[in-house]
Amino acid sequence: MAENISSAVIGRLPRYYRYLGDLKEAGVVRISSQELSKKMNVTASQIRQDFNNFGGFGQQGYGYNVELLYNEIGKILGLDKNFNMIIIGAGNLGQAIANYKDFDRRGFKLVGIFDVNPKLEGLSIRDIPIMSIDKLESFIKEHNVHIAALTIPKLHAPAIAKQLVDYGVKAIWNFAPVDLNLPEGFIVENVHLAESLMQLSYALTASERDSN
Amino acid sequence: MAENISSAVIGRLPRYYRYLGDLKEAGVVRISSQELSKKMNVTASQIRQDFNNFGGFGQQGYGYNVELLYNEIGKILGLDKNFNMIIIGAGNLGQAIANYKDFDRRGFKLVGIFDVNPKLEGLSIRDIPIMSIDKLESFIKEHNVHIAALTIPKLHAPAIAKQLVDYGVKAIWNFAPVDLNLPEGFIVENVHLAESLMQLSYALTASERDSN
DNA sequence: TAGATTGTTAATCGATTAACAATC
DNA sequence: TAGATTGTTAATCGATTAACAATC
Repeated sequence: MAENISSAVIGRLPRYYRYLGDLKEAGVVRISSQELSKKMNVTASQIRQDFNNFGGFGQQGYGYNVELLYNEIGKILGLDKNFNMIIIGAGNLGQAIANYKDFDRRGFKLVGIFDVNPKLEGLSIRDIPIMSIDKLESFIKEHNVHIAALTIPKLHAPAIAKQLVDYGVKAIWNFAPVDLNLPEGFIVENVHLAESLMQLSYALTASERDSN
Repeated sequence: MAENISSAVIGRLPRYYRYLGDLKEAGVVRISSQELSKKMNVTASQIRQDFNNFGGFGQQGYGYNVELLYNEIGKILGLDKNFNMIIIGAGNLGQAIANYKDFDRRGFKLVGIFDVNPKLEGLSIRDIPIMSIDKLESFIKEHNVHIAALTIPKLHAPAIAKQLVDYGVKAIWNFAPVDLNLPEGFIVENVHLAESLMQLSYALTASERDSN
C-alpha cells in the first residue's frame, strides 16, 4: 500500500494525529481539509496530498470523519501495535523517558532499563528494574525488544549501538550527540537536543542582527 | 550578510559544527568539501552551497581550514554569545536539562528553575535555585532572560508561554506536546519527543510490511 | 438536484546536484 | 606553472500549491 512515502510527509503525520486527537476529544465528528488547514497553519492542498499518499480517507462534499482519520493515521504510524522498549542509560534523561507514562499508553512498553553504574542495579523506575549492562545480551535475546532508547554519553554510544544491532534490537531511539553509522537499513531516530538549542540560538542571533 | 537562509540549511549547521569540532579535536587542519562529504554522507556540492550562503570560508585548491570554519559556523549559530536561560517545570525532563553541563559550556547559562510545586521551592540543581512560579514575572524583569525551556505538561503550556512572551523572554524551547501559537515572529523551537517516537514507530511498521 | 469538498493532475516553487570557470 | 578545489551558475529533482473534474 504505502511504499516510499517521503520523510516530509511522515514527519507531518504525528502532528495531524495530535490535532485529530484533540478534535476527537472535543467531540468534533467531521472536518474539511480547509478547516483543518486553518487550525494547523498549513495549506488544505498539502493536507489532501498527504492523506492521499495512503489512499483517500475522505468523502467528496463531506470532508473527513475525525475519528476514522485519527485511527487510520494511528495505524499508519504503527500506534495500534505494541513495541517492547528498553532504555540504555539511567541518567537524568533516561529516567525522564522512563517516567513518561504516555509512551506506554501509545503501545511503547518499557520492559527494561540498563546502566553501567553497578550502584543503580536493583533499583527500579515504575516497577521496571534497572539492570547491569552485562545482562543486555541475554535480556534482549530472551525478550522481544523492538526499540532501544540510547541515553548514554557520546563516547560509548556507537559501540553500544553496534551491540544492540547484533543482539537483535530492531530500532534505536538515539539521544547521544553522535551519528551511529549502523548497517544500511537499520532504523535510527535521532533526538539531538544540543542541535535543537543551536537552531534556537541561530534564530535569536539572526533576529538581533535584523533589528540593528 | 545572512538574510533569509532556508531552514533546511540552518538545520544542517549544527551537524557540520559537530563534525568540525571532532576534526579539530583530532588535530585535522584542513579538509576539502569532498572529504567532509564522505564522512558526513552528504554531497560535496551541498556542503559548498551551504557554506556559501554565508560567504565562502574556503580557498580554491586548498579546501577549508577546519578551525576557522568551526569558529565561523559557531558565530553564525550564535555560540560565541551568552544567553541566559530558565527552565519552567522541574519534573524529570526539566531536571535532565538542568543537569546538562554542556549547554552552559556553549554559552547557554542556566539562571533559574521554576515549578508550580511549592515543595520544590528552596531546592536547587547545580546551585541553581528552584523557585515558585509566582516569582516568574519579577525574576524575568530583573534578570535578562533570553531563553525559557518549557518542560511542563501540555495543559498549562500555552498560558505560561503567553506570560513568558509578555514578561520579555526572547525565545521558548518548547518540550510540551502542543503548538504554542505565539505572536508572529516570536522564536519557538519545538522538541516533540512523542512525535519523534512515532516516526520511529512508522519506520518499524513500514519495515515489517516490506518484509512480508 | 445543487452545493460542497475530495482526489488528482498540472503548475510552481524551492532545494539539491552537477558542471565548470575562477583562482589559490 | 600544473593541480586541486572552491565559488557559482545551470540543470535536475522533489515538494508544495493551485486548479478542477469527479462525486458524495
